Amino acid sequence: MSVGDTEKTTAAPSERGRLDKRRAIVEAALRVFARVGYAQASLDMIAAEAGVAKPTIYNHLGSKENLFRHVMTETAARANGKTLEVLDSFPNEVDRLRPGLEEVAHKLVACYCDEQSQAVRRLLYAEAVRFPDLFDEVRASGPDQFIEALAGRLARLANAGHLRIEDPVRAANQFIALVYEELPTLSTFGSRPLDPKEADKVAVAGVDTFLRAFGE
Amino acid sequence: MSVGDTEKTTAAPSERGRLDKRRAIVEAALRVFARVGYAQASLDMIAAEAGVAKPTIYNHLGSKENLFRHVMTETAARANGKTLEVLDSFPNEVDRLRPGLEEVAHKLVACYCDEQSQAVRRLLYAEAVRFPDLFDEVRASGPDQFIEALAGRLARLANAGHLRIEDPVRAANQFIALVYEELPTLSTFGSRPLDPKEADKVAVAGVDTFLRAFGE
DNA sequence: AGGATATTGAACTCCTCAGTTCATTTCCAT
DNA sequence: ATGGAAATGAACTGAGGAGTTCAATATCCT
Repeated sequence: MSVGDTEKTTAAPSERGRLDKRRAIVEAALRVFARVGYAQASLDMIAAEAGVAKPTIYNHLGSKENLFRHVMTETAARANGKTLEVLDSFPNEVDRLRPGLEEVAHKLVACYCDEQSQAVRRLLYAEAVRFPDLFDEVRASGPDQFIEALAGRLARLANAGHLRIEDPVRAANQFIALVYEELPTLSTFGSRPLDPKEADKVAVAGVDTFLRAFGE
Repeated sequence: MSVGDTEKTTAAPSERGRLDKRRAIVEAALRVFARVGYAQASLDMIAAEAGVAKPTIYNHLGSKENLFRHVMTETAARANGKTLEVLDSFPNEVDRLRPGLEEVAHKLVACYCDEQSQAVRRLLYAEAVRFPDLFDEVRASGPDQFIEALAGRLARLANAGHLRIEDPVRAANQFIALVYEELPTLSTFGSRPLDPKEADKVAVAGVDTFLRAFGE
């Protein structure tokens, strides 16, 4: 949908909202949730961070659980959208294959390391026990779609004889596994800021290995 | 024959003695933490699950936080040890290279999918904000050591001319990235049981891609 | 058996926090 | 300026849970 525009996002039952308090609340909530986690975040904290009174939160978003759901789905949708957009620069020309893939890898790493993206991912994993449906929803609308789209791009290149790929979906998964490499599993998982320069080196090496396996 | 032959807990017989209560507590705590998460787990739950009175937990382990730390470090040490042992079956003979790597991959996937291993990993990520030191400790004693050991094995093979590897540590990271593939990042992260058969197929494909890139 | 030690259950204290209420104040449109 | 919707702050309720106390009881060792 529209990105970065003055919108209410969901069809709020009542347009009662002086200024964009609602947006301030959601943004502040994301920061607080990211900082201390769901259970440790109190509505007083969030109200203070948003510069808003506690009842205002309830006026707009009903409950802590509802607030969390909105924060997660809205932030995830934005992050997923940006990640999907990366594929717009996917290389179609064979002579630009390696630099093109490297550019894609670079952008993907940037999306991955984005502060909000990391925050929402960490919270999603952390609260997967409490909100399993949220996890599924975000995954279906994000990574699953992305893998499909990437597989399509790879298949086109393979079909044109530029890559040796039998199973495009598997190759797509392996591509992102190589590019992200140990970012998700072995890193501090967003609790510590990632060094984008280091991550970029890993990504370029991942593209190299991918091309060694599937290239030409 | 005391009154109330049907005791409260199903598994634990009324071993009123000071048997290995401590072990029972730690094991029960892992189950409860894994089931509902740290914040949602109450000491009453854990006491009931362990078939033990609440003060007994405090006698042995002091506080909820301390209990969690013990559960995590003990369980992680066990899981990490098993994972390291996998490298004992790492192939040295070149004629058994592919099946040897596949066997290693298979065992690694099995370690990864182990119930306790998944539980401790999920909890570690979930509570990384509250217990960052725990995260670092387990990582240093587990994955970091494992990558180093695997890199050494790969370097030996490369040195003998059986693999074309420039950076063994990077190759090691890419090996496990390919073998685990989307298990960690895109899966439900242990909130849902993983199908080992499906995971095995992914692992074999990962070995295949690894050998396409580095083989001969 | 008998003393030392561990365990138990139950009640209790103290604290945090979600969610609510309400009287008061601020903001905007007309 | 004024009426009305929205926002505020402060106080309150109620639930849930950590951690403690203690007298009664069970187990172990000798």
